[in-house]
Amino acid sequence: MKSSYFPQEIEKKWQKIWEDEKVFKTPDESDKPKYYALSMFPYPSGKLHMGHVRNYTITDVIARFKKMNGYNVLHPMGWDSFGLPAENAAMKHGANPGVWTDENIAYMTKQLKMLGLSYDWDREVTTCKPDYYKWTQWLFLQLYKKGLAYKKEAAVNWCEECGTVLANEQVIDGKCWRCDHVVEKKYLSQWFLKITDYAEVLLEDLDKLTGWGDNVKTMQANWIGKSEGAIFRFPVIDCDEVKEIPVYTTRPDTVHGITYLVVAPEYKDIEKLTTPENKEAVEAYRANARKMTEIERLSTERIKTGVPLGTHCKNPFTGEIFPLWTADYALAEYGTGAVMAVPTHDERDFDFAKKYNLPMKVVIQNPENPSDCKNEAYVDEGVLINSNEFNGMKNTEAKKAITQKAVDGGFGEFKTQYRLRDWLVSRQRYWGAPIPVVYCEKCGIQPVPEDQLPVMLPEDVDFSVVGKSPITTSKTFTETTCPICGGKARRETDTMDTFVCSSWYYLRYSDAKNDKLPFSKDKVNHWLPVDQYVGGIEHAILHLLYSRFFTKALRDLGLLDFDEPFKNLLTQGMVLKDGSKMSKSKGNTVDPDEIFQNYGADTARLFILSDSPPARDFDWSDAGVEGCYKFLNRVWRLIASNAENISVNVSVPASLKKENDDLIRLVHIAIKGITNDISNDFQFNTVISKYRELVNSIYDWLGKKSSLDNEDKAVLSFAVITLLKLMSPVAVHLTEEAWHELGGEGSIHSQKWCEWDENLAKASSITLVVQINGKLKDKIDVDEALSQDVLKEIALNSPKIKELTDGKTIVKVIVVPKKLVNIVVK
RNA sequence: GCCCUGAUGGCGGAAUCGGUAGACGCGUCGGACUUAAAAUCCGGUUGGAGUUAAAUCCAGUGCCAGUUCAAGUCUGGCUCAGGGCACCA
Repeated sequence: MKSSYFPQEIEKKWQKIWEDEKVFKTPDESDKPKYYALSMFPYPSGKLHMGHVRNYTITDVIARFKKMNGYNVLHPMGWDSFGLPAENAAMKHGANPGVWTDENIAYMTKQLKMLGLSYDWDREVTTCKPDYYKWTQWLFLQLYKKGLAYKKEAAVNWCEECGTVLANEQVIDGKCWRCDHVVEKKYLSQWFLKITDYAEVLLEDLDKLTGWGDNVKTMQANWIGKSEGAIFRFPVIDCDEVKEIPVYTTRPDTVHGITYLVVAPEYKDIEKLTTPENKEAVEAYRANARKMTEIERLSTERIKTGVPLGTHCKNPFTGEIFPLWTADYALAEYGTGAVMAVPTHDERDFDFAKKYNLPMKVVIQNPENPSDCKNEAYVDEGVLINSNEFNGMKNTEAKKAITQKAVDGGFGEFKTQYRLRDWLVSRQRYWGAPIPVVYCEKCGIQPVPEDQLPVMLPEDVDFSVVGKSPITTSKTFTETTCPICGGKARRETDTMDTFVCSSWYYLRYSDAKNDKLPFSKDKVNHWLPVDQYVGGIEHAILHLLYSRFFTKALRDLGLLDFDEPFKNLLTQGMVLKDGSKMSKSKGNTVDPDEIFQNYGADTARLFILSDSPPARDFDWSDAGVEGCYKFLNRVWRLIASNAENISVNVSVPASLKKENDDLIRLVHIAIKGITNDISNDFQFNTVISKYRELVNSIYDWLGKKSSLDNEDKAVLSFAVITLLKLMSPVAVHLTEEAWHELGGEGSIHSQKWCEWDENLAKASSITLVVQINGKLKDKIDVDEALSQDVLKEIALNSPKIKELTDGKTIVKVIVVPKKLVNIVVK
């Protein structure tokens, strides 16, 4: 064994051997229980960044740990390879996006292999390849047939910079998630997936996800945004065309306090509800609302504005007549697009009524400040007043009673409302899976027959066009025939949102080469759900919600038999440098290639796991890398300079010298601690500190020996071999090299994980802590078998304790066996 | 405004059930080896008081209360930071 550690040399060597011998291939058939470990697959942007390194290292260590613990582990990798950057690069260089993408995949694959990740590359999936997107299209058609994919004209989010529409989930603070450009509203006919059909079950099943963090679950719950309330229909008294206006409210208890009603400027019947005298003002107001960006419109800071329509409604509960207004604080897309206004018990209505001097009527009594809603709305609980037969009722009860009255009277019903909207999946871009439908003048929208899939992306496109999707420039693509009548037809030129492709890739890994189906039911049911999913928190809503929806929809289509895709989710923290996120614009990025070259992959892996628990942000420091490199050198030296005294196949005698027994105990403590730390939330940072403790202990032990007898050699061998196995999931190359140098057979990564003996996984004696009034006063080494009474005597007789308790009254003595004695004195 | 997460030395962080606060590392200080440096090894490192040095004592886990023999850990009330949602009726 070489006396110095040359990571670059040994890493290359073992990566080749592992690949040649297919050490990490996962058989479908096995006697072992299955375990599916998955990292969120990357977009092939060009190079790995440290966030990738962290993500994949975490999952890799989990996969290796489970493999050594007797599981048949599925640990695949693939590429989320459709999307705008490839298309933009193509436009810039005039090349096909596929070429750019392939080059990036090739480079990043090389990097992943340099990191020593244990992937089964035979299962690789690439979403932009026809053998994958064929099945994305096929799944789209299944959803279409079930009525879960549909086309409609709607106000949609448009990003001018990207030249395409966006899903609601892709609009962050009114801006495009990718380019930060301000998003506009446009009326367009677009394809949607009916995720709203699953709103309730997506929300309910969050409770089943015990292996997910609360943060992600609450974010999803907030996004789904369930609220319970009522629909009330208000008769319009002075309009011939519109008989009634339905409103949604969560406060049916305040219905007797309505003093006006607001409809959104985009409300469908607004023109009919406007009297001729008000027409000009209403038109002007609506025109202005259209001009505003989403950000301006939704700002809560803005002073509320509105104009009256001139028409009136009647309150079926009171008979009172109140005016109709339009105001942009009412949203067309939520509820019915109309709001009943109760200024006394809603802050927004209050502000509006104040500004326009609209009347107010208190109907819920504030128990602390009766009848006063002069300065602000009272929105909390109370008792009803001015509400006819409901007076005196608690408002929480009145909600139900009042809605029931509306139901009985035929002018309302109970209603559950969700914030979640259907998922807009069409994109006006080239580099995506083509939506497999055609438009026939005679037969209308027709799905492409399944035996004609995939609808291939055309090659004869002009990427230099501006203002429209490059795909529209291909004549061979757009001009087609109708599958029903054979007549002239036009092909859909929109492609699918890349999030559609990534909503099912984890299913494809179970059966990646299937050319008859996206996956066989048997295989997908065997491997799924994913036992451990690891990725960034930025997908808390987007990818994770879409994937849950897909799984449920595919289950209802009979394609699989489970209802949640990811059993356990680990959202790793960001990789920071100098306290802020690594980014090119800040110039604080660290290139993984450089770390591999200077220190080797094992150092990179060790460091990225060492300083913070996986869920927390991780601050990259050059000194920290250096420290990990030094540690690996220290481990190498330990083995290299004692190699002749260490052998793989040595058994430790039952009876040992004291110092040897102590070391054996420390090894068992390490096995137990490390195994538990990995099992509990993957606390790799403490795992690594335990590696260091064990190495320090072995060095200390060696330092006390001038020569080694056979017992010593056996003990040293046990300690070092155990250390190697414990470190093998992290320092994958170093441990493999050392394992073989010491005579190990096969790969260390195929060895069984170490077991500990509970009797040995503790020190031979224990330290008894003696407290007086809960404060530490003395420590005494004692035998662990001693009874409580004896421990009490020992504590009370300690010279130090005697001195401190002298002249004081001992009120009470608390003895915690094997641990502590607390003496309470006055 | 609502929701989630968090707050422990100079720094990252550790601490099964409430039971020795600060494991391990980084940084730093001192020492050994060396002509010298690097590398390596050994030791100190929460603050304050104390001492030639030690012993020792006091305070201490964001703040204020509480429960308990005992609180970083449990309860109540705050403060601050990060993240999510937000004119959603």
